[in-house]
Amino acid sequence: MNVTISNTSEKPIYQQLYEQISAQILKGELESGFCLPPIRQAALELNVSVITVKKAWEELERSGLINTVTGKGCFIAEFSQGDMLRIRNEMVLKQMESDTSYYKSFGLTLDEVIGLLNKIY
Amino acid sequence: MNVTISNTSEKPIYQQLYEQISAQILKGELESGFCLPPIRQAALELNVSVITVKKAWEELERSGLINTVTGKGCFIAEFSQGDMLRIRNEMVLKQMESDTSYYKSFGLTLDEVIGLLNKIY
DNA sequence: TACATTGTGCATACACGGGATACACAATTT
DNA sequence: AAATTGTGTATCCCGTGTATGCACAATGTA
Repeated sequence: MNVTISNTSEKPIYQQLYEQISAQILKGELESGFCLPPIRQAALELNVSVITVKKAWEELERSGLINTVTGKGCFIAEFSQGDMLRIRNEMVLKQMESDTSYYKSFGLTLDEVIGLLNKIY
Repeated sequence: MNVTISNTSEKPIYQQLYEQISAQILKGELESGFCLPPIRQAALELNVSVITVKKAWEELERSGLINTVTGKGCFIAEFSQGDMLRIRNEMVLKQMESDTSYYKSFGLTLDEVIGLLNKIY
């Protein structure tokens, strides 16, 4: 499992976990059918509580990205390449709409936003 | 005072207030030296508590956007046009850096981000 | 001075993130 | 079958931060 969590971040730990794992799934870095590490082991690796990992896994389940089977583990769901792209764009767009409303509130034009993006991306 | 607050938003009310007022100041919609409404009146208008308004005003004070005088009121600070532009870009850039790290985690390229922006902005 | 208006400080109620512990279910071993 | 091990689940608790109401201090005005 390749995840980095920040205790100083303003985002809750379970959300950091959810975002990073879902990104890895949708980038194809985690194969369909692959089993995520048991929540105890993940919790130990990351130095967080079992509950925190469980919460992140629950979010993944709710988004349809994994299938949880009690007593066996949590498995990456089956996706076509197209599905992954579609879901990825949905998730990014949802976030982007919220982001842009903030930029708009400061009166920034599309060109200004793109200009700033070119500097920092 | 022209502010809209959402009780269903994930952002705290005082932050919504802070963001909207600071945006208005930096767009030049609120003149330097102008006095913000008293916190009680603002609280009444927005149907929130006095404390909540005070917190937002405190953030504005901390950012140097207003000057608070006990017993008198809160006054928009003096800015040059250049100052306003500089502060505005600082605030937007800070937010944008956080936003883009999310896009990057999904493996999006700059071109892809700009493409999506063109659709929704 | 007396009073109204302004911002400020303190104590409380509530929601949420995070953790420790005990429990329930499934697979494996005996 | 029964015991053991590994898995996810549920309950309870605590700390932090949001939001509130009420009482206090500072300022301005009649």
